[in-house]
Amino acid sequence: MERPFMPGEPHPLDRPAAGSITSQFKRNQTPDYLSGLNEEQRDAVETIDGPLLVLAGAGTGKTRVLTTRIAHIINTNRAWPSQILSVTFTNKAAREMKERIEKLVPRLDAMPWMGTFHSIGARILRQHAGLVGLTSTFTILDTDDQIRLIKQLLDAENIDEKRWPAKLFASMMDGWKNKGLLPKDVSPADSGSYANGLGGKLYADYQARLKSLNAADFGDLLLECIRLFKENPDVLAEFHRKFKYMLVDEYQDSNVAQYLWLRLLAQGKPASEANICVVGDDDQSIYGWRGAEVDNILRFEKDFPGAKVIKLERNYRSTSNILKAASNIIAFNESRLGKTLQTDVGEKGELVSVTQLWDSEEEARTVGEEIEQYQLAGEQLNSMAILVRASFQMREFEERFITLGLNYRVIGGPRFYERKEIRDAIAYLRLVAQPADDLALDRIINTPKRGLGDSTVQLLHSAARAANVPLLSAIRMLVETEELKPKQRTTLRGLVSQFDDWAFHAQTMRPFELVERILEESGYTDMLTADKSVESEGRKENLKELSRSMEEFDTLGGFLEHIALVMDRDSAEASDAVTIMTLHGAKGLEFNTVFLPGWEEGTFPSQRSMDESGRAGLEEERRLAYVGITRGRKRVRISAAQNRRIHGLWQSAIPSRFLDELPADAVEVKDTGSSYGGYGYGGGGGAASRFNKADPFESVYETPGWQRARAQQASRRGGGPLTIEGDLVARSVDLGNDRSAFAMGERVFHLKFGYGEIVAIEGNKLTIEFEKAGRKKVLESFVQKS
DNA sequence: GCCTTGAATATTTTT
DNA sequence: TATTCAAGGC
Repeated sequence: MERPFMPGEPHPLDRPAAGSITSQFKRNQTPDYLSGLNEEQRDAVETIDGPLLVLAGAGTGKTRVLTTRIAHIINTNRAWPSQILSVTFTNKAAREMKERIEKLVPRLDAMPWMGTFHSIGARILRQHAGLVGLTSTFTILDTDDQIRLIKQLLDAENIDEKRWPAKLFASMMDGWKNKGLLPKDVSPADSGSYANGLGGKLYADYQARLKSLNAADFGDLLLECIRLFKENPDVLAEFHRKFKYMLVDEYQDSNVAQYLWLRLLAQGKPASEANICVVGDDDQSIYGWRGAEVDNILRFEKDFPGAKVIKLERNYRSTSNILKAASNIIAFNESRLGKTLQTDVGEKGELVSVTQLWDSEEEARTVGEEIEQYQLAGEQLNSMAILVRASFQMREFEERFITLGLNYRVIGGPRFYERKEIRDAIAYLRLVAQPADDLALDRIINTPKRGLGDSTVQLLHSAARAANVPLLSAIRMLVETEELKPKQRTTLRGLVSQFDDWAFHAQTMRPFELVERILEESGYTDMLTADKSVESEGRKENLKELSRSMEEFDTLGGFLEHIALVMDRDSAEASDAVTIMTLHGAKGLEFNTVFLPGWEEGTFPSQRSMDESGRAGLEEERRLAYVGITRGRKRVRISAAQNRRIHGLWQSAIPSRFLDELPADAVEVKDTGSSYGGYGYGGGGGAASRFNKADPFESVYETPGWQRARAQQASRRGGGPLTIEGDLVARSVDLGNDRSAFAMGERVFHLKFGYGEIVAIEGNKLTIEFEKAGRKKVLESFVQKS
């Protein structure tokens, strides 16, 4: 502890964060921030050197351990703040961490590298963009852009989108990227499972296209980073020198790519000495369907031999009945490291209630009534939440609460930045910031309507493709020729000059002023004014909200980075309201009272999850149940409906198998006269099901999906060495001075105007005397020798 | 080039 | 049931 600080090779920008805390240590006192921790927590904070795995159950103070640990490293002068890398999965977690550290570290003069995997990946990539075929201003594409891009590729390959949906390919590719696979690493089997074997080729094409758009998708932020590290050992070494301590939150949710990324960064030292600390809970791994590998946390000790393992099992959140219910359910899972939560709350508290109801409407009604009762008894609506498995379940609660006049808040609906008008506005901004962003141009080229329809846009695209330049450059060239109809030519010329104008002003204007100007001058606002539909007013409001939210940004690039990576809707309103959200969305939160409706076979556990991933899927659903229950501090109310309307049709449902996995002595089964009789809940909770007549345990385990999942597990992680692909290198975009491949007097063919003879050549533009169409100026790339 | 209609389709979604 | 989409009509 008293070991002198060894500066190693400090980053030139770093200055020591000397402070009074250091002197506290010299006097051998325990600083305040350590004294409130329990034994295990303190151990986790003070075990600074070497690999450390912290298994932190729900509600055991994991964030506190992480932040205190960072503060401790800084306060004891083990490293400068900027030599610490701390990775989280959500921006929210990152923000929270920053705030706490600011409180714990006096005179903090620099921030550690804290952020999500993706934002840190982006930061690294922007620094070294040239090495992966991008420029530092590259655009980050979202899912919507990805789909549109894929559709273009499918179109080019003449693949029937009906038969091979773009979305399917997007998720396949996402899966590959999550596994750290470059196009050349994709197995023939995987490649073959899309569009008759074109999968791999499409992936390669897609990546090449991203480079020409100077863009990266979410997966690339990690994948390209990995490639960067592997291909440039000097760059990697620089980060090895830089990051002395690494911390990872929610490690159970990391995927293979993230794992590889971390492992590369940790390679500066022998594995047994790596200063890497991962914190997680295998029982809360609920993102397997997004590529998360629980395996990462299960094998940490193998990856980092000699790793210290600390379990945090003291729960400070829930009553013992709630913990008992949660522990009992999760114990039915087989693949887990095994922890048992002990309550520190010290009360048994209320029993977990289970209610069966006739249908989902009655369920919503009952929940509403209970909420009102609790409210009358003095509970805040803010302290209550309804956690559903799937968002379609939310509607009935919303409807009911509206009629009751009960204040509620839905978390996780369509996000602000995903609204059409917002995306349109952002597309304009993106294009200003990055003129090669064809996807953005595609989006707004005819929004508002400018009379540029499919055929014109097609023409522009083929010109761009032929000349191998971005769309906007192609337009610049085409407006100088006569291939476009005069009307379109004028329109496009105007549009191009508008963009030039905006780009000029972008250098001096604040982003929020710029967006207002663009919306005005582009006619977007007028379009909304002219639109008499109900939504248009709301859209205008949203755009105002957008410009308001931009006020805090000084640069356009900064704003665009923010919306690409930090797509969260913070607006946690001050008003008192019940929260309605999905179980996934609730991870990391807590409420006094938690309602868990819809515990029916098929809904929860979700049928699809079990069909697709078999036993692993079922176990993940069970972890979801565990997460749900452990959100409750004082009260957990589970319910199941016997009939539920799915896609408009009433379907009868049998109670969830998870109900049978609850411990009888922590649960009270409520009878609501209206549920039909016949379900004996034979008090003692023996082997016989209290809720189901039929044995629910069969069937799931044999699905083919399960075997597929297993096979994938086995074949994972097969990445060979990474190399630059020739076609990934950015191409030169400034054309125009190339010598023409054509000669005066040459006879040529043009798709639209037919045959003709060249009468003049200037740069890449040709003037041709056509046999039928007369004299026209056209682009060289549209002409073939005949 | 724009608008209407009919068919298709429907989890979870940190980034 | 509600929403989203692509093809065909104007």
